[in-house]
This record gives sequence, C-alpha cells and structure tokens, in this order.
Amino acid sequence: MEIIDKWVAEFLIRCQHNPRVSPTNLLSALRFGDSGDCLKLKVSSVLLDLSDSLTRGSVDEGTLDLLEILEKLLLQQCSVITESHKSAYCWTAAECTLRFMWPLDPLDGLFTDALERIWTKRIGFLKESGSGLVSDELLKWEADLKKAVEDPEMYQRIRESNIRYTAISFLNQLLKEQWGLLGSSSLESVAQRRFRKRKAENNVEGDGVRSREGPNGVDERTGRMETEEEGTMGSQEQKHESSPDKGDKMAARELKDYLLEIQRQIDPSTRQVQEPNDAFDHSVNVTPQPSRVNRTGTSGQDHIETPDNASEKGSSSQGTWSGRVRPRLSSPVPLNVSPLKKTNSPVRRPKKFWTPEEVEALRAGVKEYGKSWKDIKNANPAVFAERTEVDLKDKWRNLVR
DNA sequence: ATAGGGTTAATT
DNA sequence: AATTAACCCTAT
Repeated sequence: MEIIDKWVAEFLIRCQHNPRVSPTNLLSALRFGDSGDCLKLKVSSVLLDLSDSLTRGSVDEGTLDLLEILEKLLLQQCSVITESHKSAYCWTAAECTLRFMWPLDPLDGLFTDALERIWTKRIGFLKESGSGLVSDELLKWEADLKKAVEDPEMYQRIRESNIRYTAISFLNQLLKEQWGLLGSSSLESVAQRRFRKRKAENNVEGDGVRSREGPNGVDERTGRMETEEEGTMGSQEQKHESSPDKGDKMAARELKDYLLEIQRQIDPSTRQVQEPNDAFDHSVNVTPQPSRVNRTGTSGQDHIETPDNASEKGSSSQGTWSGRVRPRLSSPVPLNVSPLKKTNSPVRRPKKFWTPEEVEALRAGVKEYGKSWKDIKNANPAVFAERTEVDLKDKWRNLVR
C-alpha cells in the first residue's frame, strides 16, 4: 500500500462525515496490515470505530477491545496512557458486567460468567502483560464486583447504579483528547509544507509563476490549514504574510483531487461501468463524473469546499507534483463551472430499466409518503441504491401516465 | 427538494 | 415519424 494511500485514508477518516463513505469499506479497500507503520492512520481508525459505537449507543465488550488496541498503538507511538483512557476502560468494563446483573440473585443469571470472562480472563491478561490500563480504580471495581457475588447488599447497590453514563462520559473525553493529540493529518502536514515551500520559491523568483484564476473569481476558503505540526521545515521562513491564501487554494485543490478520486473508488454509487474512451491504464474503472460526487458538509472543517474552475489543466499546475510520482489513480475531470460552458456532462448515466421490485417499492412509497421522493428513497435505501430522487419522480411520471 | 420541460435511444 | 422509458437540466 502506497504511503499516499495511507495518508489519504487517514485524512478521510479524520475529516469526513459523509455518511455515504463507510469507514469499514475504506479500510478494507486499503487493506493495511499489522506492521508498525502508519500509526496515525491506525489510531485514527480506532478512534473512528469508538466514535461510531458511541453514536450507536453501544458500550460493550467490543469497546473494551478497541480500548486495548488503542493502548497498544499509543505505546508503539511512545505516547502516555491518559487518565481518561484508564477511566474509560474501567467504567466500560464495569458496564459490561452490569449488563448481566438483571436477576435479583447474583447466582441466577450470567453474572458469574461475565465476571469470569471479563475480570478474571480479560483483565487478568492485562495484568500479566503489565498494561497501563490496570488502574487502582479498576482494581477497586474488581474487588467490589467479586465481593458482590456473596454480598447481596453490594450486589443491589451496584445493580442499581448508572454506570453507563459515566462510561460514556469518559469515552467521550478520551475521544476528544485523542483527536486533539493527533493534530494535523499527514496529508495536511505535507500539503502545508509543500505550499509553504512553493510560496518561498515564488517570492524569490518574482511574479511569473502565477497561474491564472478562473473566469469567475473563485471564492474559496480552506479552513484551518495553518495549524502547525512537527517543525520539519524549521528553516523555511515564516515572514510572508502577503498573499496568505494563495498556497492554501492550491493545496486545497490538490487535496480535493485526491479526495474525489478515492471517494469514487470507495463509494459504489459513483462507480460505473468502464468508459470506452478511457485513456488510462489503471486497473480500477472509474467514470469521471465529478458532478455526481456528493459532498456533504465536512462539519466545519472545510478543507475541500472549493468551487472549482476549469483552469487547473495539466500544464498550468506543473510544479504541483514535481519530483513525486503521482499514485496510480487517474486525474479527475476538472469540475467546470465556467459561465461560458454551462453543460459539463461528459457522459450520460447508462440506461437501466426499472425492476418490478423497484416499481413495487415506489408504489408503496408514494402511498405512504406521497411525492416525497427523498423520503421514499430513504425508506428503502437498498432497493433504490441505484436511483436518484429525480429518477423516482421521473418513473412515477411514467407510471401514472 | 421538487416539478416540469428537454434530450437520448430504443421500439413501433 | 411517433411513442416511450430513462435520464438530464434548470427554475422555483
């Protein structure tokens, strides 16, 4: 797996909140192994998984797994284990046990099984391996829970307490801390470094290098690309306040190129059959159809919210990837928002006839929701995976005719 | 997001 | 040439 793939994956994990791109799809598509590299990527994905399970409202033994994995990764990174991490683990373990304390008598249900599985085996293993997650708090819980087997009063007290809330609070705190500790993604860091360098070069050579702007003066913002990271470029100067966002624009555009490309590979709904005029030799077949890439907001961090213009043709952006081999992904067709040429639809979506199932689902949908095509589509996402809301509307128009 | 007019390609 | 299904474009 190329390093740039890892970076892009990491970047996506950190900033994407596009529901159409499932992280599990992403990670399996990129297949990274067990090696000690790309730690940031792995940490990011574990955090994302934790985040996901929290939004699903599940605090279970899978959460314990994730916390243990996270500890290993952080140790490889030579980070310290934070208090929130320990507390989150401790309270999650307690919550996992509490879940089996529904019978009134401790010996009735699966409580003793859970005690054995979680506290004796799992945490026993942690103790053996000298894990930092074994805190005093955890040991106290272990003692209390084991005592509860024989002490009905203790059992009742624990049984009625709200452990879950505390566990979730600590998990949230842990997530917040860890995302913060990660800082900029590798991709962003390199992009920053590159455009800084370019800015420096441009300032040395005078004007000249400026590639022209699109016909419609682009108005793009690039969010917080300026956050600092490891001082690898210490000697590069800091003093160029003039034209501060020029480099930002170019870097953002490069990032966006990558994101569009990789998103097309990952997101099946933007993938189509092989284009006959495809001039590239890469193995993946991706129909260039930028207008179809659905970009839902990226939660405040808008690195890539750039209304594109047609000016980024090959020759003008020469310096961009100089000296670096662009990975095997093909170049996306530039989004064309030029006022002169309003139609920029290189290909028409291949015609696909409606199946009886789809028609039936549409009929039922209209019956239930009326002409709320969006609702109908959302009600049966699987059936209508290949249909847009407009498709539904058009089909209905045909049906009632 | 939806409605409605327009286009494309297949079928008659 | 007319009809039709699916798809595209744009104004609201």
